[in-house]
Amino acid sequence: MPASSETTADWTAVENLADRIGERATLKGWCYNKRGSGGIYFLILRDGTGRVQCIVKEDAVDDASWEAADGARQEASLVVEGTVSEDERAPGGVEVQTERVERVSAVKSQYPITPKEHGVEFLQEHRHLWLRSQRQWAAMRVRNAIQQAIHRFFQERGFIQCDAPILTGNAVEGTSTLFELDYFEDDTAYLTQSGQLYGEAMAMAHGKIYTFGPTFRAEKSSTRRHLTEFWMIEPEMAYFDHEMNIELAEDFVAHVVQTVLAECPDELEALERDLSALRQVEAPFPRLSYTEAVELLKSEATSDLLDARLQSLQDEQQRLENERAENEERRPQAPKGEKREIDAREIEINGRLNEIEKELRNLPDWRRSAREFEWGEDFGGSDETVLTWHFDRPVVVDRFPAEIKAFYMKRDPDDDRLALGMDILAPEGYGEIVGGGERATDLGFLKDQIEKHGLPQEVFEWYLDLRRYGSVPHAGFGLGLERTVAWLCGLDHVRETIPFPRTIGRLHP
RNA sequence: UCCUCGGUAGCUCAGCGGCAGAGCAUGCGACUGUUAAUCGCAUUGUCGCGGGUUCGAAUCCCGCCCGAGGAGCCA
Repeated sequence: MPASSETTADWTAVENLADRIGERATLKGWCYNKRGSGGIYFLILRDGTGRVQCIVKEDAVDDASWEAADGARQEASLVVEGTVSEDERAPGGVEVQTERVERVSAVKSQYPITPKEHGVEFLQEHRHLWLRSQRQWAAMRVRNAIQQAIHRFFQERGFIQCDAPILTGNAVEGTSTLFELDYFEDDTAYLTQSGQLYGEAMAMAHGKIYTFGPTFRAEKSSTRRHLTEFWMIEPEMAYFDHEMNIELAEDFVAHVVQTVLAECPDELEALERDLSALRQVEAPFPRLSYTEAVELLKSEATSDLLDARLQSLQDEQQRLENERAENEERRPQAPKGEKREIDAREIEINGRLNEIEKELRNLPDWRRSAREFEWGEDFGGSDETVLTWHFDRPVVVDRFPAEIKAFYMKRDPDDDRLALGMDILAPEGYGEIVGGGERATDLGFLKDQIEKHGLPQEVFEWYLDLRRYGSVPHAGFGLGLERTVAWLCGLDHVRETIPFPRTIGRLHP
């Protein structure tokens, strides 16, 4: 992100230090880590905008400052005053020659999250503290940049932000995945699973709108792609057809990616994101019809791709096992420091081997799912992943069988079995990030569909009114924020893309 | 709901029928430029819970609880 304005006149943000070489500065933050050697301490201070190394020398500060530095444990809150200097030896090239250290508050007991590895369960239980860690910090900053890019993209194109209600009486896709509330006397209320229907109403009022709000799904899904509470952006445009909708979605996704690349280089580096994959994300994207996608999935090319994947996983497995055996032999004679490195490496190797084993177990199922796929089914998670392996950027898949899509989808005029829906699949296995399409406008057709889907027509009367009073062609789509953040950050689980994730088994913290 | 893997020190893990272990963290000591600093010494346990097999169970068997990610469903 670009340097923020000075937060106040009283102190300086770490992210602005590079512009203040040679000047005195006061920093307010927390002790991230500390190294020492005799009469010198290296305090790594973080303040929410970045991290900087502060050099505290015993003979350069007063006794109280030395004591504060000496007693500072991880996450102690500190105010540091000193002169900003450039130094090759400092991480980031800038450091502070400290003249005064003031302890704001001590750490009462040992801070639970060390700079070492931790397990998922432990980190989830300490999410309120985990957020302070470097990678989590970076991911939240990318999330913020994405949110800003989304607003700018739509605002610059004349869209109005119009938010849909969170409490709704409309069950759009059946009630099984909805959270129910019994507060309203005559009716069951639900937490929304999509703002889409309301978006259509608001598009008829403003032309082009987008909603940006939380969404709730009571699915029993416990995977790296699922949250029970997540955020969705849903633009809806009057007088847009299927083709215009796809083009907008492509431009939109490309814009978000390019904006993050331009604005978050430091964050992406902290996340060790491979940027080359993101740089290629420019519109237009490869396009496949559902029928073509099914053919590709069952093709020889997919089978070869899976073979190659299997081979490379097995090779990696062999390499790691060899390395582990070598280390084990070396360990007894190794000096202590090296021993520690070997132990750390072993944990790394075991973790990776675990992942490889998991994927090797899954691959046969994935292969079967791809080979035995029948036209008319919906793609599973693995099918989407396998499809995206064929391309180096997001893929658009459109014209799905109407039966697997929602009741409000317009039919393909060229083939009545198909709906004018489209999905955009993110590369690298991040799954469906966009889903949308052109909406049906024919009143009779919609009434028919509502009945066929077993939905109660009374609660959709207001929606049908949109077709009774000046109905026009219109289209829209939804983008899942967390999956987009996960993709751009290269995170392997959506739970790290939102400050306090709500998953199937987790309500706290 | 089903399938697979896991639960051992504050944390990350090894041990997989025979004395409960390592690294980190923590405490004390050494070191004036460290980069997850290093070096020396020290402290640390309901081996998830319940039952069974056995001379002997962290280890084998059965049941349960909790976690992970895959199927289904979905953004």
